Amino acid sequence: MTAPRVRFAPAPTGYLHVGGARTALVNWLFARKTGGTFVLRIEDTDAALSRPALIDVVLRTLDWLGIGWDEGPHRQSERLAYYDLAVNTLLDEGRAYRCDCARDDVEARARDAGRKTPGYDGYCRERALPPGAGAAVRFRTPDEGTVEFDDVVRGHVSFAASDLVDFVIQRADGSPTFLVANAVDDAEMGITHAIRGEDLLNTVPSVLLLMDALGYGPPPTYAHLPLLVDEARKKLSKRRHSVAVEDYREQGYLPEAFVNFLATLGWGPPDGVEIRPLTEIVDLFALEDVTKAGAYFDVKKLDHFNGEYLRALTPDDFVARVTPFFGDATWAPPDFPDERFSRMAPLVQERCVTLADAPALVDFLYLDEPEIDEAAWGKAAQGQAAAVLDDGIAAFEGLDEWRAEALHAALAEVGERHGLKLGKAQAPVRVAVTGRSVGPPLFESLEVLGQERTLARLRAARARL
RNA sequence: GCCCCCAUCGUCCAGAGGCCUAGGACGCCGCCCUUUCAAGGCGGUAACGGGGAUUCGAAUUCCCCUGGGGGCACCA
Repeated sequence: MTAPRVRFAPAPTGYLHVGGARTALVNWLFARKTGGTFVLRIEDTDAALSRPALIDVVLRTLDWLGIGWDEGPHRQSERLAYYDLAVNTLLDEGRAYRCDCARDDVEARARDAGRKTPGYDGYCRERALPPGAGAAVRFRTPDEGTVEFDDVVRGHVSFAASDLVDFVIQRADGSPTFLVANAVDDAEMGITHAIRGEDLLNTVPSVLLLMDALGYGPPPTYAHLPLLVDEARKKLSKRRHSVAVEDYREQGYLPEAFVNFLATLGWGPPDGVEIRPLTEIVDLFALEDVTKAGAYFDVKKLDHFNGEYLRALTPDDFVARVTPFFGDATWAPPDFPDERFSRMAPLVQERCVTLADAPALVDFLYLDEPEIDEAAWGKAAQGQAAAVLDDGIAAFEGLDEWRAEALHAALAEVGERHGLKLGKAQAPVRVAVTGRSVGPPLFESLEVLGQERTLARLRAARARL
């Protein structure tokens, strides 16, 4: 058997849809696993989609995900001659015909005829419209028979030819539609396996018919992946969710975590170990094992994956990768990541779900005054807060070594004096110094903040009581 | 409406006739650890949509129903 050739063929809509990323990943896995070639093809036969900026987004995002292609990107907008040739051939052979029906007319006829099925009725089949402007070209679909194929994940699929309408293969402006471009390219590019989303399943018969009419050899083997759905089991939509991979990057997800998570949708490793390097997934992956039912894109689970990957990073790597997420922080110093952050980084790393969580964990180190969360302060200021702050200030003033251990011991002693556990005793101190009730371990935070600033904040808080 | 596809815990995946008292993971709920929060440890909750058929035996095979999804553009 010759080496497989697969393709990822996105329409450049301005962002990479997570479902598209999943499709790309599966194609990539299959290619790597089988020693095949992964072709990238941009489906931009629609002029509105054929813009370099839109295409760049796709390329950059695939790159970010670590999904590299072996060939391409081919652009359908640059291959128009092939499609023209195919359309003309079909026209010459009577397999296609011109049609100038307006959409409204088609609909009106369907209504008048009382047909329940909307769609084109073959009105222009025998009109033999001459070449010229204003007419689209439609493919003459068979009136009877069935179109069947074996899908790697779906199994045997069968369509009645009578259910197929005469679809448009060339628009009135002369541009080809997806269906011809798809048939021609898959054939011309020697694609052996067409792996894509289930939403394209019922375009297969049209493409198969086209390939046959054009005299191409055996069609590719199809594999239709289950759709990614939301909590209501609907296809992920741009309106309601973050569907752009770019959004997840901005939200601080790591590409390796994201890709690993994507691989577990519609497929699972035989040993049940889900979090693992892509290289292992390549070894374990099999197209035949892909699930048929829609898969819910569960961000909670993605979070878990991301946390695991985040904590597994070396400290240096973590700092390097989290740094861009401080770009929007006006308080971040020019030399960021500075020494203060480096000292805090391991503690921050333990507590992040995404990289974007980091700034809020250390902002108090850089702000002149911490931003006090009123609700948190309200709680912390109750009870013996005044006494704890007074004694805490006194104890911290007397420290000759400003180190976490010493601070810990000092505040623990203050707490004991007032019958408070350390957890209780540290509450007012934490809010006073960091502005929040939760955050990295307190004494390490104070150590890095420094004696002077810590005391100033404690005094300010005491004054506020 | 028509066509196609799908159906195991809330969710993702195991399960390819007896190994299932249905397994793992995320979530959720407890408990432990603890300097808050996380992380970590331990335990728990929770599913084969319904009905027939085949079989000694069905989550696993077949049929029907129900439910869900996708598609029916001069988008892809």
